[in-house]
Amino acid sequence: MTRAEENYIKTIFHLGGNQSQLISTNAIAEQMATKPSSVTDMAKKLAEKDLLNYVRYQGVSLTDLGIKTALSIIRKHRLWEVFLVKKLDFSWDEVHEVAEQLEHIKSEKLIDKIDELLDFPKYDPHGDPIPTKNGEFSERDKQLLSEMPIPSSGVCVGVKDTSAAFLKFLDKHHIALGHEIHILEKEAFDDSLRIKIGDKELQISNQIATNLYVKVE
Amino acid sequence: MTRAEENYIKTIFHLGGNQSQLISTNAIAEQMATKPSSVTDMAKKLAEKDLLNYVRYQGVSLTDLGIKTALSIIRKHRLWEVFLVKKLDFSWDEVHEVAEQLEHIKSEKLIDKIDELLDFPKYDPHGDPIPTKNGEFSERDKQLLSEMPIPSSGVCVGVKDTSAAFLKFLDKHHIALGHEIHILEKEAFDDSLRIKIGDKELQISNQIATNLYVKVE
DNA sequence: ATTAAAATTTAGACAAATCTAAAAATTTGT
DNA sequence: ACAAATTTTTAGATTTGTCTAAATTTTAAT
Repeated sequence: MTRAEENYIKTIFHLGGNQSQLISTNAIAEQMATKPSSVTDMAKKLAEKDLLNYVRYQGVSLTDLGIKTALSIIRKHRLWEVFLVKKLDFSWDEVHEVAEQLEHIKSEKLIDKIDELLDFPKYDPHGDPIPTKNGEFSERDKQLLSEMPIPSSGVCVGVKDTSAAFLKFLDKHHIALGHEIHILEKEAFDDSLRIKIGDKELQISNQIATNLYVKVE
Repeated sequence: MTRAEENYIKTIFHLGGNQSQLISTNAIAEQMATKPSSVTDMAKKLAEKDLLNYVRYQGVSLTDLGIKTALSIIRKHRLWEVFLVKKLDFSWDEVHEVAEQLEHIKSEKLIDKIDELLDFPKYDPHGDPIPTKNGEFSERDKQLLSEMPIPSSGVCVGVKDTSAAFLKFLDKHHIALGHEIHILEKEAFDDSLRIKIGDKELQISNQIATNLYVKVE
């Protein structure tokens, strides 16, 4: 597969082309900063290769093979992002551009070894789940507040530390199961988070954030 | 710079295009498994960009800018090779193909961080020197026997461990300054080496190999 | 020194990926 | 339902990097 083909597949996946819903050429063109006519050309080519279903004038959706391909690319992208942050001290906002390049490196052994080196992470630095080698997404029903993307939001669904002291703290700040939490900013110095619950903003330490589970969407 | 352009520059460097000697289009075509006419086309393009000097019917040589560019690519290639071997347990014969891809990743920060992660290595897994960020080759006058490519040969020029016990060992096996050593094979299990001195073969441990300096060429 | 052989360049073509402009199909508004 | 607006496709052109075949230049041989 060429780099251009891979980028199309990835974009279509992100636009929802995996849900057997048809994605318009216009939407793809806009997302990729290209022209609809270019998308049409590529759509035909990728349909020919059985990577997507193309219905003239309607749009495209990924085939099973297309979804598998997309997941493989996304897996690589996100693993490289983790690598850049954890091993090379990149900040979370610097990684995307480089990962866009690294995701196209062709070597199954390489990405599996990177995965191993990172101890098989489940989320990338933005909190997005990393597909497994078999193309399955890691469970996403709960994740630590400290692992969430910034900015983002989620609903509080549990705690890791169940000590009275911790729960009392939560009570005091009106944090409870079912409450929606907006993560606004992370302080680079100590990883403390500025969050918003209801219409109140507060600053919580990393120790708190690593003990609170939230669920996204 | 495109990937194709970078590959031409790198190949011309390896063919000796840095020594202001003209490299023939034929030689380049053969090395790159392409046609001389393609090389001519690219030569014009790269000369236009001031990366090489092109004399019709004579050949090409790299300009200062071309040499700088070549060294940057070679630096990336060799650093990635070290990374693959030291951090991801690739064997020395598996790294080339992947490094061919990784050398084209565009991010100065990335390669500098990789360099740092590896503690600024001077040689790649094949024993070839890694150019510095400023485009200088590391000194190559001596290197540990354990850092030599396999197979290869060099002349014994020094020892690191100067203990009597070690020197006695060397004497016993007729290893002395000035003797040529052929490295034949490395045992993956314990990194011991099978070497040949004169017309005698022997097996030496990694501990010996990490204490013997040899000079190549 | 002339000619034969080899190397190199030119000219023209092609595939990939893109574009513009025009044509066709679909959607929307009343 | 039908015209207008929007979306999508087609047709033809462009750029990059490559090729083949023919023409040109250089090198080698006698």
